[in-house]
Amino acid sequence: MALPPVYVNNCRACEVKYMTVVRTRFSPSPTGSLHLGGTRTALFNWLFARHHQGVFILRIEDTDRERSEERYVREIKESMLWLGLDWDEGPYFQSARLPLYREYIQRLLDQGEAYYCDCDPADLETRRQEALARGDKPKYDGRCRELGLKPGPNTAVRFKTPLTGTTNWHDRGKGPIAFDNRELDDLVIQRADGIPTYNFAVVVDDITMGVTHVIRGEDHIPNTPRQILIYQALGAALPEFAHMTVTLAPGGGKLSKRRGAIPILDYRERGYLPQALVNYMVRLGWAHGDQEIFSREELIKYFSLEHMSKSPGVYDEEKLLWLNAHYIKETPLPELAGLLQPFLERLGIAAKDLNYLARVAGTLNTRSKTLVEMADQARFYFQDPRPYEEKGARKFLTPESAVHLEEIKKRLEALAEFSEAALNQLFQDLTTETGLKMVQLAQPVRLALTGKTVSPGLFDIIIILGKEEVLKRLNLALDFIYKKQ
RNA sequence: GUCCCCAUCGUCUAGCCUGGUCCAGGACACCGGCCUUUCACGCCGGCAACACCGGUUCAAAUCCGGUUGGGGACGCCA
Repeated sequence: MALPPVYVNNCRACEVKYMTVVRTRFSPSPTGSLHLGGTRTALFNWLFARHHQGVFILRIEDTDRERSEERYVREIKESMLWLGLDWDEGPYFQSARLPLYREYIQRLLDQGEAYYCDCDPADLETRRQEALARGDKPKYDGRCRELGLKPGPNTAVRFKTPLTGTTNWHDRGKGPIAFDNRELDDLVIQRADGIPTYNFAVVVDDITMGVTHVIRGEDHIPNTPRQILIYQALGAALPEFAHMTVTLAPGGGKLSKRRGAIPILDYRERGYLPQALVNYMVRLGWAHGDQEIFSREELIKYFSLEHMSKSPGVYDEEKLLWLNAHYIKETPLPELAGLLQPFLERLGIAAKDLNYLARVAGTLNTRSKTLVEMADQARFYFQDPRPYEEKGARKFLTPESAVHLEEIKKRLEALAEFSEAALNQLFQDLTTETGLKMVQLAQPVRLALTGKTVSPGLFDIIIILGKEEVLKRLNLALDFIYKKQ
């Protein structure tokens, strides 16, 4: 497929000029949820395309009929959209392109660059295990290579890998990489059931979809020489390859479902903001000087393959949490209220008044690392603060403090307007009159209003709760104290 | 085992290509302090790294080789 020869030169920061419009793709297989690792690949492809004002394609690699499921396709799309990774083309489905692959397979067969193989998969597996046990590289021995087999019910198609020479490319992420062709073997490109395998389908897709830059995890490096050989056999021009580092689990090893990886949508459930996740993922294996916080626009503006790191990074939840806390603080209160609402609902709290919720959020946004935390901390604004935190109640809800609580109640009752200044005056007066420290006055009230020893600023709470509710809660606390005796 | 990739604070990283300005900078975490009605936030300060060995050079975190370590891949999975 010929691409329109558009000269894209809108990128002053870039050394490289692209002769065609940049086209990248993200090609997950719908055999499971989208995790952080795969999403990071999507993000880098998306950023690269956006940076060059190119095209970002979503392609679903569903040639594994056994394990591919529709619900995962939906989850992948939802995850990407949540993060703002929108695609310009697709989703394309490999399962819908079978005739195309067959055509290309036939071409290789006709050219003598592929052949039929009727080896029994079980035998192959045995031989593989034996080779591994022997300490050899488990390669297909090519026993069907020159047999001239015809298509049959149990015949797969293998690619005829050159026996000599080297295959090399200049990786945009890693630099020059070379493989001795003798390390490779004749890989199956079409299964006995007629479905092409991954290594073949990607190549055909990337060729026909005009993909110019293949950006993917470094776990694909060993596949690359095989794919390059197929490009060459098909007489197609090579795309640029850029292999990015994988993400490691804190204990070591690749981050995976078994080792700490959770579905992207679970981050949403756990109260993470998409901006935080995007910011976190991009800084794992990429940097722009010392900058830690990036807006979406900055990311698009600064992103480049040149600044990808070469060594794998370890997933660090603490840093993600820090970023999340940062973005929570940055989010305008009315918007934050909207985000918080569903999390309160989950706690059985129907906070319908968004104005009120915004004021609540304003007292919690510097104290919460996630929306889940924030919702939990917001409970007392909507619910009876009792039962009181036991230790705090023992220390602060005492007969001695009851005297002061009564006095505070009386004065608050008489106070016309609840304002920061008025409340401050009220408490100041009391400290001078009683000789008590502010903390001795404040903690009992805090307990009475929130049930806890830790909370947002006391005056903020009093103002938000309002006179009626505050007096009610003070009475409840006093009852509690009196009943205790 | 074989092949491939990689190697700066506990972690993410800047610097490395274009050796000297680096007794290595930023961030998270951690530890102190300030602020303060609690807890946070914020601010200030601290701890902490060029894996090792050789070579090239007047000079190496930066270039080369090796060792060690980590990671990845070896499917009719993707």
